[in-house]
Amino acid sequence: MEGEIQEGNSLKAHELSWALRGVTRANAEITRELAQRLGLGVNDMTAMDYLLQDGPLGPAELGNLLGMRSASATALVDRLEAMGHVERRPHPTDRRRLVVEPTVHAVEEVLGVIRPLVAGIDAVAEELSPDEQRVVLDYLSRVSGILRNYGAENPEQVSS
Amino acid sequence: MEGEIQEGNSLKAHELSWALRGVTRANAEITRELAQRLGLGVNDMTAMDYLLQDGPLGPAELGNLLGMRSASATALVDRLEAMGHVERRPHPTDRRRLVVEPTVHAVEEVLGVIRPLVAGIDAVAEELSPDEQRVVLDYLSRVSGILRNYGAENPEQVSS
DNA sequence: ACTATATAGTTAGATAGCCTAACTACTAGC
DNA sequence: GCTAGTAGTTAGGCTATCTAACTATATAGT
Repeated sequence: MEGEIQEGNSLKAHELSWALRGVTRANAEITRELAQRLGLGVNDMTAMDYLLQDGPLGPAELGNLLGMRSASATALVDRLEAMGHVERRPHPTDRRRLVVEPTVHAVEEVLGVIRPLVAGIDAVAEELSPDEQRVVLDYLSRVSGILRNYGAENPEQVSS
Repeated sequence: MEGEIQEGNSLKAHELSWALRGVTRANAEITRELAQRLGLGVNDMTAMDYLLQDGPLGPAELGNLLGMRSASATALVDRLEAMGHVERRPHPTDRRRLVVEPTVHAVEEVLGVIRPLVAGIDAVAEELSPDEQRVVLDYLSRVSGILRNYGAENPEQVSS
C-alpha cells in the first residue's frame, strides 16, 4: 500500500495533524478552566475574549460569533453586565445598535489570567527563525482556510 | 521601545499567534456546524469524536475529557445510545465499568462528515517538506505543552 | 480474610443557558 | 412616506448540566 518513500513523510504528516488536534483540545480544556476560575460559563468567557481581542461588538454580533441567537446574546450580555464585566453603550451612529465594552476591571481580571498564556504562545513563535515563522504561518493559514471553507462548500445537506 | 532588529520578527510572531487563534476559532465554529448537521449537541458531537479517535472509553472517562460530572456523562451516553450512535458494553476486567462503543452506523455517519476535513488537514501537512513538517510539529507540540502546563502550574488560585 | 476507602455508574430534582416567537425601535431602499 | 430589513429585548419552554444520594465493585490497610 504505502510506498517506502512516502512512508516517512506520511507518518510525520499524520503526527502533525494529531498535534494540531492536541492543540485544539488543550485550548478547549484551558478555556473551560479559565472560565471556571473567573466564575463564568464557557460562552461568557469566550465572549469576554472576543471583546478584548476583536474590539467592541454589539450583542447580536457577539452572539453570531458564538453561534447563538440574538435573544441568547442579550441574556449573555445581561449576565456579564450584572457581574460588572461589561457595559452597554450606545452605538455612535446607529441608534438601533449597542456597543458592548469591557469594563476596566474586567480587562485587568481577564487579561491577568490569559496573559501568561498569550505570552507563552508568543514566545514560542518568537523563538523561531523568520523562515520557520513563515512555514508555520503558512501552515496555520491553510488549515484555517480549510476549516472555514468546509462550512461554505458543504451547505446544510440535511440528509437523503 | 521595540528594537529595529526585533521588529520584523516580532510582527510575524504576533501574526503567527493570531493565525493560531484563527485556527482554534474556526475549529469551534466547524464543531458547532458539524454537530448541528448530525443533530447533536456540541458536547455530544465532541464525545463521538473522542470515541472515534481515542478508542472506547467509559462514560465518566468521557465526561472527564469533556469537563463534566459523571451524572451528566450518563445522560450524554443515554442520548447517544437512544439515537443509536453508541452501545454500552461491559468492561472486560472491571465489573464496575462500562465501555462505550460507537455503532457501525455512527462510525460511518460521523466519519463521513469529518473525513473531508481530516483529509484536507492531512493534505496540508503532506505538502510540507520533512524539514518543514518538523518545524510545524515542534511548534504545535510546544504550544500544546504551554496550554497543558498552565492548568497544572496555576492550580485553582481561588482569589485573595 | 475483613474492613475501610475509593471508584464507576446511575437516579432524582434543581438550575442555568439556549431556543422560538413576538414585539419595539430604528435604518435603508423604492 | 412606505416598505422591508436589522438590532435588541421580553416571555415562555426546553435541554443539558449541576449537586446530592445511592448501588455495586475494586483496592488498600491491618
